[in-house]
Amino acid sequence: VKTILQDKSGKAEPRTAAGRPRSEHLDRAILKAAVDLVLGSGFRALSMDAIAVKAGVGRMTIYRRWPNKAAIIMDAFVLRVDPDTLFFPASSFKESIRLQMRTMAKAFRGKDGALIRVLLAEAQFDPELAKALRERWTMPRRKMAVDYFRTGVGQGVLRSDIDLDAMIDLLYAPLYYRLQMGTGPLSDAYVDEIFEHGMKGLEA
Amino acid sequence: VKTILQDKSGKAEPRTAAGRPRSEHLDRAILKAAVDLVLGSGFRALSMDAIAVKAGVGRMTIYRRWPNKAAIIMDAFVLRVDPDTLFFPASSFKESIRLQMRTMAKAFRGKDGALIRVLLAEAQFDPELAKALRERWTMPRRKMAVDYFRTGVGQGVLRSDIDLDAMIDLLYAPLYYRLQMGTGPLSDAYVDEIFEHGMKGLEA
Amino acid sequence: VKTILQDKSGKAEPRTAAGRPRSEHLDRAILKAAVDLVLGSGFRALSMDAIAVKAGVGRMTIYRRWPNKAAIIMDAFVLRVDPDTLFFPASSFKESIRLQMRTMAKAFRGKDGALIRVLLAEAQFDPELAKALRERWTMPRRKMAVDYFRTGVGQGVLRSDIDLDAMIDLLYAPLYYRLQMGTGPLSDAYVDEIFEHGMKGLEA
Amino acid sequence: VKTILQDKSGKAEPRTAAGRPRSEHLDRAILKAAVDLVLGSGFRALSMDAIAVKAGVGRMTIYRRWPNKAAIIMDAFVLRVDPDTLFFPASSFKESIRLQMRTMAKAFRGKDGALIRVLLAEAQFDPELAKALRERWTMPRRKMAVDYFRTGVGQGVLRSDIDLDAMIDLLYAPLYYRLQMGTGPLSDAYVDEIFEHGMKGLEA
DNA sequence: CACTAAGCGAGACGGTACGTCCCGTCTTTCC
DNA sequence: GGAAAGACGGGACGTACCGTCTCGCTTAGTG
Repeated sequence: VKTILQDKSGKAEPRTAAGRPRSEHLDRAILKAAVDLVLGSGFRALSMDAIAVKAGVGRMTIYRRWPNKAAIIMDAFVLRVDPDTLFFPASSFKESIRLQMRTMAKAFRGKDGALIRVLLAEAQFDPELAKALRERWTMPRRKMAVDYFRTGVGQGVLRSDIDLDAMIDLLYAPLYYRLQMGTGPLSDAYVDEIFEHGMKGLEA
Repeated sequence: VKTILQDKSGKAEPRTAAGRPRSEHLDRAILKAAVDLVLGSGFRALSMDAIAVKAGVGRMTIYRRWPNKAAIIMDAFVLRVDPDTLFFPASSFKESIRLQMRTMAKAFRGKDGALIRVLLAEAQFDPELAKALRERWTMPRRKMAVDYFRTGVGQGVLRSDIDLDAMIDLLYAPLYYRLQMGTGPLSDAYVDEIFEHGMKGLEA
Repeated sequence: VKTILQDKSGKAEPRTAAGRPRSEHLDRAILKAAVDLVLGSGFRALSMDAIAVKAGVGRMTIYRRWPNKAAIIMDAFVLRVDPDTLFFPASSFKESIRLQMRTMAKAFRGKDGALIRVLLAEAQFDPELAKALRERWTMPRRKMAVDYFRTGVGQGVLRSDIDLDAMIDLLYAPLYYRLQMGTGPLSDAYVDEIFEHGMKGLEA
Repeated sequence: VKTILQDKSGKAEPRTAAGRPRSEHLDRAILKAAVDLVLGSGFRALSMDAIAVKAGVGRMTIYRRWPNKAAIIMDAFVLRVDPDTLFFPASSFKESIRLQMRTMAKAFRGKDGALIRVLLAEAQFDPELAKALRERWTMPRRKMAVDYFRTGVGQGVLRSDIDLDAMIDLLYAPLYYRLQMGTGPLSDAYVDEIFEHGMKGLEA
């Protein structure tokens, strides 16, 4: 999935081969229209045409920017969450993890949760989207977590004989599970339960 | 999702108004065709028409039995995994949990994994399917796990102050996570890592 | 241009490969809708979609029957004019030709004229349509005329040293010319003028 | 149809608002590209974009000069045939008509024929083009013919009781007919046949 | 044993969305 | 300030499936 917005992390202005740059304003209008429609009526009821009409835009203008609906939602999602900082300082190393888990759970309870559910689901059918989701959402966050957890190991707070990936999965996978399965609320109480007992196995 | 096959758990033979039973043979042909197509080309490439052609069946014959593609895969999936026993006896209570996790991981690595990925994804868009998946796959298994874990609590092997649902999530959510995210292999080594350290927080 | 209706000259009922026959009723609804639209707004303003909507029909239903708009008009046109008899008996051999020319001019002044203008024009761009127009309209009529003129030669009314095709062109081409060029009215007076002086060169 | 080139018969140089003349060179490049494309691939395959690319020109440059494709072909056509003289002197008044008809048939057999077929067809759908075609091609030629024929009447070679327009139609309509219908070759032999027998009715 | 009602294959049907193509206008940048 | 380049809103195209329907054929159980 190659889109304009993802390239913005680089320096170059998004330009067409020889002509003028694509309108930033239209990008936003389309993303907003798409997100509104998804949150309003669900991804299945979302059509390129509906996005185009709602954004006041020709269909080709959308196709020029994104290959399919999922890529639009992908960009919209990344745009929303990018500025997030991950691990805030807290009273202790451990507490800052709990805080981060709570922040994530809160996001999952809101619009971000709805979007990520759509993206995760769609990614099962679309390898390109799966790759994009991995590269632009999952892996960056995992990397930050791994780095943070590694400092915990260095500080002697976390055990050194556990695979860092497994550590992360142990704490965070339950949040994704509840997000998708709906077997129970993603409440702070739940987060705490997972955190408390999950950490037991990770502490030095 | 109301299908023929799921009713088979009941007593009544599925019959048409006039009393003639629907052909069991066709059910199987359709399910097989659908599963073959999903595993071969993915769910997105799957159309009712393709199933009908591959099964050598009229489209109406399918619609008479299932409301949509996902329901077919749902039935096929349940049919595959139904006979599974969950918690085998092992050298110890704990070990039988590890065994069960390994069995599940193994299934996730194979065709069952492919099917459940499809079902989980599709369920995000289809509340009916979500309900069916919960009722026919998720909850029965969770119930068995809860029951088993409760005996563990009774035996003093597991802590009594933890929510059983959270316990289950802690151990099993990571398997679902890797199944969908593909952040790493669902190997026995991974299962063991999750099991060992997850259990730390659960043991009495 | 291979259409259903043109095959009706044969005996076989128009059927699909293995299934049921296509609805005759829909054919008529589509043709009527198409003709109404052409006569109302012109051929350029005619879209497959407009025909479908006006006929209360899905677009595929049209594409299943005709390859393009022109073929529809072609069929509609042939259906209108088919029952026409060409050379009515009159007070004399010559007079029956004049009568026929007047009948044709009259048709050209009405809806048939509008349709044939469209078909002639479109045929310049579409070799298939050109072929169809030649085979289903032009040539059958020319053949009848040739046959009739030949009896005139036999009766000693028409000269025997003139190419029959040239004879026909001499009398009828002016009607087509005015139809398309609009350099003057296709009145009976005009027809008579062409007839009187054109015949001078043809009479024995 | 208001175009630059047609105005050139007038005095004023075509200038832009601010006083700089539009490039004559571009006009020719566009006309050439358009004609080449029409003769090469047919009018239907002709798009403004294709012309622009082939002429190495921006699309706006074309729209600044012509309102649509047909107007371009119209101008290109008129440019080709303008210098033609109509009625050459010959051994006799009659013979010079035959000569003129042969010249016209020859032109119809070549590129001019292809262009006029396109223009005639397109004019059926586009009243503006029809008007332009009438004013810039049909009527000027008819006027010259009428004038010439009138001298024939004055000389006592042609009958005085026939409408001059009908006379012209009688002789020339068949050429247009064959051009469009393709019912036979536009050979000199054909022209002679039409001429010989058509004239019978016109001679004094 | 013939009759009849259903299940069934086949596929036509109205409809929705797709992704592409072209139109005619507009905007930007360069010359 | 004209011109190339091409983005843009719009609209038609032809295709692919959807879920429903109707047609004859087959078949099984009843009268």
